[in-house]
Amino acid sequence: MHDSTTATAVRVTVDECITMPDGSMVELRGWVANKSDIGSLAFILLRDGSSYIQLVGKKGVSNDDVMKVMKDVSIESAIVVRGILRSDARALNGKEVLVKTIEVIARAEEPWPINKSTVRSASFLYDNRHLSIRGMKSSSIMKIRSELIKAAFDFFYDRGFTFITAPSIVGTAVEGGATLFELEYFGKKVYLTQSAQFYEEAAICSFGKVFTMQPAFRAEKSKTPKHLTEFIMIEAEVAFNTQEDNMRLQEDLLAYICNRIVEKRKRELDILGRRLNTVERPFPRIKYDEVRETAIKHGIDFEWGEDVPTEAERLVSKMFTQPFFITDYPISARSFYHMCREDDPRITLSSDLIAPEGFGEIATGGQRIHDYNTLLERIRSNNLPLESFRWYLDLRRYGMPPHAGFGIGVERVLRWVCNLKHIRATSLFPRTITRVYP
RNA sequence: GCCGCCGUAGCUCAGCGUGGUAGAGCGGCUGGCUGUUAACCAGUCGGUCGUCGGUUCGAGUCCGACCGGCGGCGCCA
Repeated sequence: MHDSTTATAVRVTVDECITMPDGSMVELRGWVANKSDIGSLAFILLRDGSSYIQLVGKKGVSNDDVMKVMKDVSIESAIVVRGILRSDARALNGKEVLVKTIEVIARAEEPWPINKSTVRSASFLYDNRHLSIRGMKSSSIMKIRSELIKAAFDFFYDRGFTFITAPSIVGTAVEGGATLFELEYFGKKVYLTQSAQFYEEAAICSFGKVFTMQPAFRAEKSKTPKHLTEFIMIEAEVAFNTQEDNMRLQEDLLAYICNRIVEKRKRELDILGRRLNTVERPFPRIKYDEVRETAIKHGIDFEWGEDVPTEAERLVSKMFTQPFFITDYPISARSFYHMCREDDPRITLSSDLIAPEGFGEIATGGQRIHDYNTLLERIRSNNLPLESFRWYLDLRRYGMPPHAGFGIGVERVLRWVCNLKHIRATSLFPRTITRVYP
């Protein structure tokens, strides 16, 4: 199907196309996101990954072959079209392309399984995630995710951090043993990593400042809207940093990420109906004791020393419109490697970073024990297998300075940024306690 | 690991209390329409009621076990 007038067509993306002047002859490649034909009119909504644009065919204006193909083409078929760009108030975003030639490159079978009825079923959409990710909403979330990840890399590289990767296959747990995925490794039992932290602690004596961004695995049987069994964690560790430095680094990172998304991904946020504001620093800080007092005032009671229950965390989270820190956690609510305050050995130098509006915890950080004997004592009093932590302890024998770090969950941040009910929407192919397909 | 709820058409659900051979809306398909956007109009197809067993003349409906899913808690990023 060739037409001499289309010979000069310039191949562009929809994004580029939209900025061109009316009358431009363009070639677009993409998929039929939607179509409707009304008697002698044929409409196709074209998606090419950059954006959407309406294609139009008119009997008497477009030739008969073009009209036939436009009416027959199935939803989600891959096509190449050439046509004339023009403004029309009736089209999406006020622009459309009058089709001159159309070629079906890969015809999709009919019917396309996702329609306005099946879209009401979350489990259907996740069972068909390999198809449903083509949708406007899920692709917007993924574009924001991509921006978030780039912003994080830019942030750390600009500040002289070295990017490292840690093994996903590990011999021992970082924290408790119950939350590990076990697998067989040449006749030995090994585990999928929960955190890169210990490896980062080794690396700081080589690089000073390091960060990672890689999958972490948790076998927690957590059926909640904020848990995935596999997720991406950004972790940073810095030699000579105090907990104060550590919190400043976290708020700088999160503010940088949020402000970048607000600036660059307005369109995607609009599609999601999310009004996200830029983030101000410093973030508010409240102490564990204050959280507990507030919770008790609202009838949520818990013992001093227990971790903050979800209900209390949500209550406090809803009181803020900006991310904030909870600090000064009791040692009983924290892992063995946390350093304690000099003036109060019951309190750790650690924090949780909490997203507002009820979303809750997105990061945890703290200053680590750098003294050999203190760490040894802590491993023993927690009844942990000394042999497993030999190398971790060994680091403290060879010039380990005070240091601090944190881990921030990419999907947790994204869930808040996009205002999503469930964290599974933040992952292209989410892994939850009940889902490993597709 | 604990508590609660739900499995009936492709999807969302009604029917179950008082047992008597299955319903709606949406979607799909076919046709119509010169401005569609969650189109509209007409027609049409569509179900071993999660599985197995029990009670009964008869079970979608009552009982039991199992399987699957959802919501919440604990734990966490």
